[in-house]
Amino acid sequence: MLERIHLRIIHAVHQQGSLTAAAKELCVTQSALSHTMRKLEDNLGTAVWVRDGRSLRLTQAGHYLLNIANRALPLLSGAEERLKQIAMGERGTLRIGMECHPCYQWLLKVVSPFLETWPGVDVDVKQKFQFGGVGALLDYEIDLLVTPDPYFKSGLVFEPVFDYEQVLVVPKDHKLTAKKFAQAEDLRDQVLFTYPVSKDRLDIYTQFLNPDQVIPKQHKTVETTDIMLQMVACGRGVAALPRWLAEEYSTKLPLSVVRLGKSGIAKQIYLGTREGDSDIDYLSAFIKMAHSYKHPVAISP
Amino acid sequence: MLERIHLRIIHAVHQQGSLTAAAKELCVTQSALSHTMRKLEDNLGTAVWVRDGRSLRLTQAGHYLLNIANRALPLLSGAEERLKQIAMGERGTLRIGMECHPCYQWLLKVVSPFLETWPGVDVDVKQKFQFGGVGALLDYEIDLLVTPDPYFKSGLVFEPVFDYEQVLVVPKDHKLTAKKFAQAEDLRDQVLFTYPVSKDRLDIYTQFLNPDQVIPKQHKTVETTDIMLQMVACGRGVAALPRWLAEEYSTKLPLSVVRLGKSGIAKQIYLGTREGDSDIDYLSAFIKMAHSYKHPVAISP
DNA sequence: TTTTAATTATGAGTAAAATTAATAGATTGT
DNA sequence: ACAATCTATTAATTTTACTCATAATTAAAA
Repeated sequence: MLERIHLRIIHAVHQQGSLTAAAKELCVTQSALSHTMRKLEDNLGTAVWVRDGRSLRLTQAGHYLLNIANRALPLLSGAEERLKQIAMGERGTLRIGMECHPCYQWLLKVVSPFLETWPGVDVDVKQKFQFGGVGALLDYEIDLLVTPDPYFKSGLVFEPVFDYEQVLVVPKDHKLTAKKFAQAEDLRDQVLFTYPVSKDRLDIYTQFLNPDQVIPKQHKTVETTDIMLQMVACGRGVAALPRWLAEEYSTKLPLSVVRLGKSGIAKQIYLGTREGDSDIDYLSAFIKMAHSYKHPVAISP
Repeated sequence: MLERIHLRIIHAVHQQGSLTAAAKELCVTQSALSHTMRKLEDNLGTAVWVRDGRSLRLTQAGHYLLNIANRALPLLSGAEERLKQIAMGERGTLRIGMECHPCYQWLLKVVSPFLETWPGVDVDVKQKFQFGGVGALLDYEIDLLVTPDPYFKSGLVFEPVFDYEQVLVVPKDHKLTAKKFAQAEDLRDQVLFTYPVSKDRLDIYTQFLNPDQVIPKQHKTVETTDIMLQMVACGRGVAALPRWLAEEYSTKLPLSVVRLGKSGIAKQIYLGTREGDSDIDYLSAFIKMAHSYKHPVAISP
């Protein structure tokens, strides 16, 4: 088996130019090194060094291994370095899972000051989960879940970070802008844009269209918010998004916002964590910072 | 120390989902695995797995290590695979060193049929050497040296592959085309293009200009043959190159060729190898193929 | 609940492997 | 030719890893 020590030997002997010097660098006796080198060559079935008098040089196989060493050794020592930091609590990765497409914009606003405050902590955002966000949290694939659907389960903690209203976004000159609020019927002749997720996870269906058994003229999915709103702005259809997000975009694009139903659709965003992680300082810090980035206005009267 | 076995364990336990299953995969007892895992965590100072009942899941540190494992393990097993092939003589890399800039074009013609004939052998071409081509050969950095300057030394073998004439390349309508051959004086008012190497390795200087103590109007260096001859073709200067190379280009560009001195400059290209490598089959095969790609015409009368 | 099957953890003994010390052999430069 | 320096080898020692036997824990079945 090709072990780490073998790569270190190949590297050290090449760099130092001699077995004796390499032995010093590796903190073993010259004898030990000689033994190990011989055994390595025996196991590989190939010469790794050419013994020309008292100088050692790499063979072709040796050069190949040196190349492997130069790639693998930094990987390993880097890992050790980092693990040491993790062990001392100096460093970690905050792995955030997102189950709320439009929240991405909000998340970015929280992440950037967080990275400044916690220089030793990396942030990683994931959006796809084989067994859902809660599964990812339980399986230690992520450390924090951003979701509109808290799923209370022992071992997990959910807390709301902000309330918002889900509204209909339409072009500025759209006929619905005349109404105080939209009704399900109003979408029967409209093209609806949503993110590409199943319908039972879209509030526009579960809380608005389905109760009145209305199906829009057409349903198209778009990956990104930018493109979606570009499409809406130029009259290709309508979309359902958080009010704060729609209002942010309406300064750049000719968009209007219409309430969904007489009393509006109220939503909350929750942050979920594992119970056992409550002692991770940077995790609690992130949640605290997230609270301070609440978007104003839940449902205004 | 983070060893290969640790990465294999992390990988296996994650994939199999249990310690016992992983032990089977790694061909050790469950006990051995348990001991090793514990020792690893002790050494790292961090938990790698979360023991939740009888299921093991990776911690954050564990996930990080899994990532390292996924990068490092293929590197190592790939290396072993290849070393095995090298040991059985099924595979190798022919590392060719070039000390003859224009020969690159010739080399390409030899390499391509070689790669077809020897599918298990890779070819690598290097052009820069800290201690010259001969040093690189002796240091096992390369296995074959292509050079116009054989440097006979014990342990090395040089053999000529082809003769050629070094000629002056000028624009098609150049005044020198009228002459049977160029004299050093003729270059006094010319711009000379060469590859960027020291003057004592340029035949145009050592064998042509220096004897008559002539310095051209200007001396510019160019990396590639293509650009150099483009420059010559549009009247920016002249260059000294092998006749076969110049004639190849003169079908595409408006170029002419003029002999250097009354009797021309005769050159040979040699292939150098280490004496001890004479038993490497693909190396001798390459040299044999190289002979069959001789360029015609040394110095024609 | 008790039982059963399966999984992980632990302790002690054993086998294997790596390391060392001592020394011989080889090479280089003065 | 000699001293200095390097590598190789042998035998003894230490260290390490592994296994066996068994305990402890967990999850599901009776």
